[in-house]
Amino acid sequence: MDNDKEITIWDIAKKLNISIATVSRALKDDPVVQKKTKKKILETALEMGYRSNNFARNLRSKNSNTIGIIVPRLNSYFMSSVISGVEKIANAEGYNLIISQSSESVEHEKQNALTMFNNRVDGLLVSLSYETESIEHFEPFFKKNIPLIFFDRITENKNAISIVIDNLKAGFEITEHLINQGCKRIMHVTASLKRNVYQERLQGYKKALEYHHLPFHENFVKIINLSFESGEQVAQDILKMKKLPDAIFFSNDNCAVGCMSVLKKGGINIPETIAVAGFNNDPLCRVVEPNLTSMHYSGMDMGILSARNLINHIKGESTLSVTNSIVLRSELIIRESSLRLPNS
Amino acid sequence: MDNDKEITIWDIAKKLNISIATVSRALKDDPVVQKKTKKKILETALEMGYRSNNFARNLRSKNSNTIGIIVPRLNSYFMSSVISGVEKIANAEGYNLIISQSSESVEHEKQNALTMFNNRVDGLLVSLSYETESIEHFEPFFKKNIPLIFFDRITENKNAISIVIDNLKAGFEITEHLINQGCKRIMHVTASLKRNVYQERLQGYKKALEYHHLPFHENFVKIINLSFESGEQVAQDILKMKKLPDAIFFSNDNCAVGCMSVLKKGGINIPETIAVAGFNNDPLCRVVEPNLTSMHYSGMDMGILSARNLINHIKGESTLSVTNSIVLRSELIIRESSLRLPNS
DNA sequence: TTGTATGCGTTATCAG
DNA sequence: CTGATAACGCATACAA
Repeated sequence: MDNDKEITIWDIAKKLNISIATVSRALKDDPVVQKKTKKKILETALEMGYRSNNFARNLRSKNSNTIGIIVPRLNSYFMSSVISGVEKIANAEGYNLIISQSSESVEHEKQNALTMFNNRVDGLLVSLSYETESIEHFEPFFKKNIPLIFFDRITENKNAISIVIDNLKAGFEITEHLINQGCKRIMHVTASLKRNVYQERLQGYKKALEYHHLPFHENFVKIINLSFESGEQVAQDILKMKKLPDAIFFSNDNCAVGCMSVLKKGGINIPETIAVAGFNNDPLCRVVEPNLTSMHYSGMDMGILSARNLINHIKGESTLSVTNSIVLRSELIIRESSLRLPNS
Repeated sequence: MDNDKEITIWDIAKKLNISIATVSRALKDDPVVQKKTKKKILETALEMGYRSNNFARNLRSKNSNTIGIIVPRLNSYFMSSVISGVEKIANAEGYNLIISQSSESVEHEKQNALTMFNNRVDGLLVSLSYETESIEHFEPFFKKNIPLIFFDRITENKNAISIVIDNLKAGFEITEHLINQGCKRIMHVTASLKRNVYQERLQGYKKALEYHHLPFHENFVKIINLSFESGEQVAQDILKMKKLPDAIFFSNDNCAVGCMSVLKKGGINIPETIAVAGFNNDPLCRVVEPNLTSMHYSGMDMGILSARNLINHIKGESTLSVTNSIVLRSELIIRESSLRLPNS
């Protein structure tokens, strides 16, 4: 079965009585080779079932035609969308894609980065884990000038481009919206402040409170892992409070939904007693009752943009050595979970 | 910056005044080389910042240490779980993972398969698209004896292992459950019958009807793409029917949820007027109201099992040349959406 | 426009 | 136990 040897440019050269150089050139559509011979070569290549050997090619050309992406988790609608976007562009540009997840652990992230490096990806896309503080595990990429783009969960770095939304503004908008609905005791439930996205949303939250002359209470900010289950836990805690908050701004939808379900079971009316807002505009928002107010931004767009930029960099076609960060649009989607005033 | 040349076994051999052969052996922990020299080699390798060149290695050894996975879509909880499982095993075993999605299109699937083939994956995991009929685009893998495993959405093939659940039984169970709840006019909403999973669930549905002496109506089976939106559309259609069904069995949760939302807006009581059941036990089931009855099976387990089997095959360690298919456990999770009788 | 010759970094097969 | 050397398949500098 397996004795049909892999056929190489040698075989097709021999068959056609020409040199491997010509074959090699024809195969990569080098305009220098005659049309007639090129055609013949392509035909026999097909006919003999030739397939190029990427290893040999890469060994020679020293690039892998592969880009890598490291994400915290795959299992969110947002991340799936990002991946879809990246995949679309990568495919169109003839790049392979290697995906790995850090599962929110630095150790995994380090391991993943190393693997990517050893596999000699031509470029790397990264969204950081909760835990990550230092990014020295990406140092090898900087040293070798391998393009690296951080998206969504980024870190400030002069060597890498960042692709983000304006989280501060987003946090501000959500909080202000809740304030406009008459809420005065607004909790904020978010994740590790090591990550820009959570840090900045918190800043936005604070800014909005300040702007509207509302007091900031340290204990109104909860740092959790934003899972559905942790949302349920938050609800349990809230139900025990002597004086309830009148609104909660979550940094992700999944967690908000977990919380809502327990609150509802606990007899809390949403939004009348407690208004709720999430983040990411997961499809879940339209399923939970009441429908969840959330901040929308397109994972697909972020993926497309990240990939396109990365590839431009790889090809050296980019003028973006000056660019340092790209900010995507985000949009507040108001739904029933936060609507206390009918006409707003 | 980039002028720190990649260092090779030559460099470290030169530095230590030994041959590259010894270095190569030491690096792969060949017991034949002396402990002392091995230690020295490992040390200087580390110190000089050596990293092995996979291209050269693969070129020589003719295997890529990479496994591929082609899935219809990434954006479901189930698929994310599968990928997580696969990734876990692949990582542990030192394999790289290349992921691509067919987006339910044969053309994409063909393209993906070709890419995987050209990248010389050591093995391939596939869950087929809606459209796929022939699997001749996987022929190259069979010809070359590259291990190929179909999971979940499979096709009968003597060359490949299949990893599935018993969809017929599952379909039967769900339908019977609905019947036991007193439902007599049960619709079934599913996707392309080219796919085993949908074909067999339909068979299970029919069997259950037959077993319980209920008539089967052709027009009670809807073939759609199972998206949220198509679920909404189904609901529209149902609301227009002169005589409503009293239950609907969906082949996926997302679609069921889309349908439920429209039905509820249309004033239908669930489960009193129409009972609903889904499939996959997506986290969504616990969010929608009423909570959705569904068939649970573990994507994570399926991923782990698939990857483990594939790798066993790659390594030739498997006794599974006799095995042809592996069936995973599935379990009916009954929730309010289908519960008409309190005590059941 | 085409051919020759060489190197890319490893591993494996021989001899020592 | 170690060393020399031949592949692996391709791309390219240089020559023709």
